[in-house]
Amino acid sequence: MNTVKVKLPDGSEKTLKNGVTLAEAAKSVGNRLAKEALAARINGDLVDLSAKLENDVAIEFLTFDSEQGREVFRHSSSHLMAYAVQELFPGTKFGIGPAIEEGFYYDFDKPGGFTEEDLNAIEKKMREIAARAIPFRRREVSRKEAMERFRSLGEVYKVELLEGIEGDTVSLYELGDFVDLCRGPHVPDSSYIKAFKLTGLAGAYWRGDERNKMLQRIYGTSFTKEKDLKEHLHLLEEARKRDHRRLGRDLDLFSFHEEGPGFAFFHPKGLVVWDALMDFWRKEHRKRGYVEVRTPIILARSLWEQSGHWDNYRENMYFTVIDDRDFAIKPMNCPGGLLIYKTHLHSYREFPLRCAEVGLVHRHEKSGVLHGLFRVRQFTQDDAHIFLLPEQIVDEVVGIIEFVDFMYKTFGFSSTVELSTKPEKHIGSDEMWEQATSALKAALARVELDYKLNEGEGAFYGPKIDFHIRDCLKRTWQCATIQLDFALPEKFDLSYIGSDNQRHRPVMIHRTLYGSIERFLGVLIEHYGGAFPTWLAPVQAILLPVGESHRPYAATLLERLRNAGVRAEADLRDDKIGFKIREAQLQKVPYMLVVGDREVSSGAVSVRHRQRGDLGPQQFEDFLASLQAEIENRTL
RNA sequence: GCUGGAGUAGCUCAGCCGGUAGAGCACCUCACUCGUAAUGAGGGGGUCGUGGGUUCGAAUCCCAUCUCCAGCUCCA
Repeated sequence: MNTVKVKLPDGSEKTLKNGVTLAEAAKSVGNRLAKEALAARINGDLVDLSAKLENDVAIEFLTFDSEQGREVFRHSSSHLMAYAVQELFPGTKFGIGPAIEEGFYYDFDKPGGFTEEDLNAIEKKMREIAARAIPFRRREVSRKEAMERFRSLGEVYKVELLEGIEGDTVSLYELGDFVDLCRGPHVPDSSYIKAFKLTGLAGAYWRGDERNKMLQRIYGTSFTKEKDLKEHLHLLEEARKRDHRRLGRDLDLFSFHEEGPGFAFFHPKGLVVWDALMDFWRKEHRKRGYVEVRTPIILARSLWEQSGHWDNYRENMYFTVIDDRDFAIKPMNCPGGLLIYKTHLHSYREFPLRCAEVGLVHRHEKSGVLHGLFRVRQFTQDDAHIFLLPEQIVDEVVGIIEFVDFMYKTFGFSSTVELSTKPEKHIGSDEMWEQATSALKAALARVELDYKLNEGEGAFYGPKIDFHIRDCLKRTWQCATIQLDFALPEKFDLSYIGSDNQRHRPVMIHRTLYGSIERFLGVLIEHYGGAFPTWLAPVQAILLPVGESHRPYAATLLERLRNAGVRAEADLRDDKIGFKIREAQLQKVPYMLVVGDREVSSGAVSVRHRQRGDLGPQQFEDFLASLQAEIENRTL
């Protein structure tokens, strides 16, 4: 055959000469595509543009606009960086260098590590290499040959990778003198990589295992256009301004101190938001038939031995001794809740028994993982333990998922869902795990939620469904969780009386909605950039008298606002109105109420909204009514 | 916990090679009585994270330690 037929994503077909490269094929489609294509997908497989066409195929060209196109581009960028490192620092050993969501990285083993200056030098070298338009060449060799080659170069990490690869042939990619074990594909040559920046330097364990040697990881990001790179860096800068640790201080919400690493101190304004969150939470729980309990923070060691925490969670727990007896500070609320359950004989008629607990727990997290309110050593869980019959599980889990969904919608959050299964360290039989996991899957299927499966990531007592929310820097944080537990009821010998008048073992669900109030508050701060919706705002309205003579009027309105349940303040200082507005704006107060002669004489307020600006005068009663409605409706 | 970086006034930061600490904002006082993002003047405030060491002398050099930041590992 002298020709091949290619089918394009838009359905059109083209007939091309047999043996043309994909780059040439792209050109036949259009100049623009030829310029923007980075790689291609043929019949579903990713290939280089230098690949030749020898059969009739369906082609999809990948550009930077697609996720896979970006991945190829960034992956090639990491090779470019590795080449620069090889040139500048001979003897450096190479780990892996993949593309990641916002860029790429490469792990290196270089004695002494890299410095910031090294990074600049590497970046400079990369520009040099990029300008030379060096082609990426693919070569397929036998696994054995590749092994010998990397072994002779002393590339121990590559050899280790090869040992783990199935199959007889592997592909190598050459970029100038830099050869890497790599599946590909890559962009045609180094000149494609125009706009890039090395963004970070950090240690990373080989293969992500802390028992392995720590390598030096260099992070970078790259784009096809300089403009996009600039925009990306600008967005990062903007995101940093939303950092809850910064806003927490600027808005006077909370603080951390050397005297209590990982323990948050909540300031008056932070506590107002906290209370608003919890008022909402309690109201919604009462509607759904929950009761609430509170259990002690310090409980005897024997309880934790019984629950399995002693064996499975000890390294995260704090201990103390009281009257020569060993106690533990609770890392979870469940064992205490179980003691309450056991104070009565329960009937199946009570089920599902929904028992909530806003519990303060302590966990000894490794020092390096602490992170503002997102990762602390003391936090408050909006926990609940639900006791129920096995046949009630799916309905109950569906109900909780809908509850989570309702709560998150109120805040304007979207979340992603993950299902985690049996971990290595666990209690309970395989059969229990199987039963519990399939129940969770059934519930997810019923609500038609897409989820990610995390094998072996469950809690030690049961599988779980987690809800993750993204922070300002796109890191995701687990908030809500639903955990099924057949094991603890067993360990604590829980029972209920069934309709047959016999004792039976109940099933237990652990669940949280906010997860940790501390974390959730942190996520909220970033989500709103500190500008809380009015129902959550520490100060909902502030009165700003223009001059001294308007203070009595402001004081009267302040009282009326407060009597109406509004969190209001008045700025009665001797300052210009512009100054007071600036301060209120910086504190992100939703409503600023300017009062001067005009307002005093007409019973009005001049309303300024923090985002919408000057809204003009309104009768005070009208303003109050609309403010109350906004708070009542939890308007975003 | 590990790798790298950083700790100077409430905040942001300056202080080169060692000579005994400074700015802006904030705070306090006074004057101004003001109409939608900063009125002016004056003043107070730091044992330079902590503990050792080197030195005639340490914010500065060395060691240890604590905390924070980025990442890894781990997790709500």
